[in-house]
Amino acid sequence: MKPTTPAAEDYLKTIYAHTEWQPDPITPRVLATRLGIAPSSVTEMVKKLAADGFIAHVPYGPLTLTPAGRMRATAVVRRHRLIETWLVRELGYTWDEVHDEAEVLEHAISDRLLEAIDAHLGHPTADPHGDPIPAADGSTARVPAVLLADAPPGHAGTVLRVSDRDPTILRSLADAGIGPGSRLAVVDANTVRLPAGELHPLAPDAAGAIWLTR
Amino acid sequence: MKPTTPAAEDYLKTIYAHTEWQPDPITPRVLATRLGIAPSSVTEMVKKLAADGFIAHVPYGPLTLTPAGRMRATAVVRRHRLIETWLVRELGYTWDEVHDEAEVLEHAISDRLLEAIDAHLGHPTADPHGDPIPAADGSTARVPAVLLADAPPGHAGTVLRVSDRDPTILRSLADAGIGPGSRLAVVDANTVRLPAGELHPLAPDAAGAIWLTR
DNA sequence: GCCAATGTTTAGGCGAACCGAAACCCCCTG
DNA sequence: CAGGGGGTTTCGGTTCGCCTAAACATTGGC
Ligand SMILES: [Fe+2]
Ligand SMILES: [Fe+2]
Ligand SMILES: [Fe+2]
Ligand SMILES: [Fe+2]
Repeated sequence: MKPTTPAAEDYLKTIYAHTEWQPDPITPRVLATRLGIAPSSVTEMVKKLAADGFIAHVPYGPLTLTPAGRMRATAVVRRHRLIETWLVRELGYTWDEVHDEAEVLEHAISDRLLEAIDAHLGHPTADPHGDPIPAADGSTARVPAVLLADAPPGHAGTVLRVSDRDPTILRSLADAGIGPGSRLAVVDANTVRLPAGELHPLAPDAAGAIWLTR
Repeated sequence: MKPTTPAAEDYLKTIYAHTEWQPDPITPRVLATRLGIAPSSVTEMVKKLAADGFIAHVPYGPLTLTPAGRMRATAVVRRHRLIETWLVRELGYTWDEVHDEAEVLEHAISDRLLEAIDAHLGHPTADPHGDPIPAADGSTARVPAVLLADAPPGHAGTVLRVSDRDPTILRSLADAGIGPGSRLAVVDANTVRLPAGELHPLAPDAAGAIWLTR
């Protein structure tokens, strides 16, 4: 369908990301905050994206992706996560350093290069933060997960995913050896128990960035 | 000094490229043609680049880079050529496929990623077309060369560099096994003799794209 | 059931990068 | 040395993506 600009792709990606782990649609206000821009700018772009058939929007209502919009969004997410994986596996980046670089490159690489990277990496299914990498057809493996902050004390599980929004949290977790695949048990909202039995205090907000198996 | 936009970087790069192998400064008209834009657009950007101290320009005169401008230009060229080298060496691209991809990525990668790629490749000094890769300080190895079209019949030399502007020429040369390092002798403007002794007809314009040792 | 807070949209504007048309300058030709 | 033609610049205009300020719609508290 219609081509998309880097700015439009970031809108679609952010709308998609909001429903990736929680199903309620995003509002213009939240979208503006996430993108770091003024609400009026969102209104404007939303008008274009709706006219191009990528989102559905009734005035003063929430924003939902059309099938075409979801396809575009997952394509951008696929690029972002493959690039992050490539930076960590091939070029010595740590998982707290890759997000900003991927944010730019996701709009710059060709389909040809994307598929070359994918093949080079052996078609990975998750990025360094545990986020699933959508397939080229837009399909995404989805695993039931619970946010650590929402898990009851005593809940034990495996780390599925850590949000890459705050590099500080990523660094503190890496220092503790915690990452996707780590086993841990919830003690309270700010403390977890590691497999060795030791208690580990979490950085502020870290509980809101870690997803565990149910 | 001042930051540069992708568009400005392409102006600087193109001004630099014009003098890389021939020393006469470029004119606005030629620059507009090379960039595929209208002359009036060049006037406008030239004003900004001159105000920012990257080029020297007297009205109705040619365009020359200041030291700061040359530094920026070589930095972009370095990115471009390292990316081309990486695409060929690591990701299975052929030398006729890399230019357009590099044209975009040269404006998108961070310094961090640039240096990681450089290290990953072992600090190469030439790209797949034989173009020298400027060092991080802007210095460039320069080898005396002669354009095949300008070489007298009978001149024998090694291919130093092939312009990547026309992918068709690159493909036809690759089919004939000709690339940087190949030995050949000039028969006439459209024919060369290969080491095995056989005559090889050149594609139209290929003689204007191949540089030989003196 | 009214009204103010909150969220959304409209209106007007800005900088970047481009365009075509028209004015202008330079210099070569006759 | 007077034109005239080709290159250059100026001028007004466009699109994109953002902004602020002000108008406006929705909704929930009283
Ligand atoms: Fe990321
Ligand atoms: Fe992005
Ligand atoms: Fe190139
Ligand atoms: Fe470029």
